[in-house]
Amino acid sequence: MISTTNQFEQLPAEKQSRIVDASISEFAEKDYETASMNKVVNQAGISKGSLFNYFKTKSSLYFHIYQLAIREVKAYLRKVRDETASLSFDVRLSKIVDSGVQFITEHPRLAQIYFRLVYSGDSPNREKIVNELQSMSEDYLGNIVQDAMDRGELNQSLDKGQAVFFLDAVLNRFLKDYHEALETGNKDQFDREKWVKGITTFFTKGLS
Amino acid sequence: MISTTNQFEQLPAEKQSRIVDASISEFAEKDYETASMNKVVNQAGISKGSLFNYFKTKSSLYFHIYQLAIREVKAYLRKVRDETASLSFDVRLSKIVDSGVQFITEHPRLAQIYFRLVYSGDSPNREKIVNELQSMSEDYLGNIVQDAMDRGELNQSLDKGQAVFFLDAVLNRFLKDYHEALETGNKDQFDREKWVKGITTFFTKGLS
DNA sequence: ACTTAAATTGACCACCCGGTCATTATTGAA
DNA sequence: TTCAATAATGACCGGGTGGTCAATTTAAGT
Repeated sequence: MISTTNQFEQLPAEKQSRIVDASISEFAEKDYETASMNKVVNQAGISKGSLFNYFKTKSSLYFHIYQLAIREVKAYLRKVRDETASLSFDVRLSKIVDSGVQFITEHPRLAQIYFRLVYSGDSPNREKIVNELQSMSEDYLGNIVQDAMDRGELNQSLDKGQAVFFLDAVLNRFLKDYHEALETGNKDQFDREKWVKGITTFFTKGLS
Repeated sequence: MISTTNQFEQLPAEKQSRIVDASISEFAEKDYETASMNKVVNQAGISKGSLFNYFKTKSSLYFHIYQLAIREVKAYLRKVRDETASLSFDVRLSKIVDSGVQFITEHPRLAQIYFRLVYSGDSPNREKIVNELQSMSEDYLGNIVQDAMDRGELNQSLDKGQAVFFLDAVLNRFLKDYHEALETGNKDQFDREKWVKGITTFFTKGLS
């Protein structure tokens, strides 16, 4: 029993989820430094002392939430990778975009935490976490690029690292903009199909 | 005389630059909410009352610094656009990347403030500012894409908006990663020439 | 019902924040 | 040299922070 959260995990599920929910909201709304333990406590309807019994520090609560978010993201990625393993590169790509959009729609607060983390943020252990995410993405997109190269859908002499970088850059940016549009209520001006098509043809054919 | 900063602008240049320098450091190091006026004051070697005489509020100081950063960025962009107007798309693109790298090298703190602002941040007027930056970028890259289309270097039937989006996504991400590598001392593992080449061929030929 | 162990509480701590304003120091004209 | 106008100062304010801990409530065993 190394874990700090042991006591937390013994709690009734309902209480746990109240705390988790309040924490997600707070860390989605404000960045790490600005997020307030007092707000979490009030929102969750528990006392401050209790929260600090369950999580010794703010950063350990943050870490708990982060792990939870990553678990969720990974589940989505694994699902779409496995379900599309036999499909062509462009179809796979469009499915990936779709599943990203789906994740954002279903878990906007987790997406917010994710974007906060990678795109700025002074979250604790940021460097370690970002590296973890990066190697996860490299692994994930790397596989898909490799498959496409093996099948001759992508140039055999491609620099895989760079290809993954471009994919990652465009996908992340697209999803970030989509997420922001969702938050500000401008998502209707997003013609998703058009964008998915644009992205796939861009990657397969370039701009010329 | 509408300006809040009027009194500030009457100050001896040396004092002004001490204040500006301290402010840039502080806003580069911490995001808006976390940045401390007390730290600025101590670093600049002036009293708190004075700073609040020069700038009525924290946000007006931030705005001053932001404007200064944008002025600098614009100067770089204008320069490279004008100097490369007659060159081919791929050469122009590589020059743009180069000048971005140059800017980051010469003004790492301003670059930090820029990335903080666009990639997250709860800076005041963020939405307005980001829109301003976005339309600036659309304008800038839009011109370059249009030139290339006119010359037949890029597909005539290209969706210009999307093309600009892809350019913006990849360039920004590259520069952000480069900046982060600089900050963490890992910049030597960046083979700039290889990346510049990779980016230009990616945009002209795609991945296949 | 009584006792004891465990869980919960919120007042409290030291510290920091942005912003104010009476007081002091500096300046320049007469 | 005097005096009024202007500039600079830092103690102070209300409020918020992460974190603590003695006191209280709850639960369990007998």
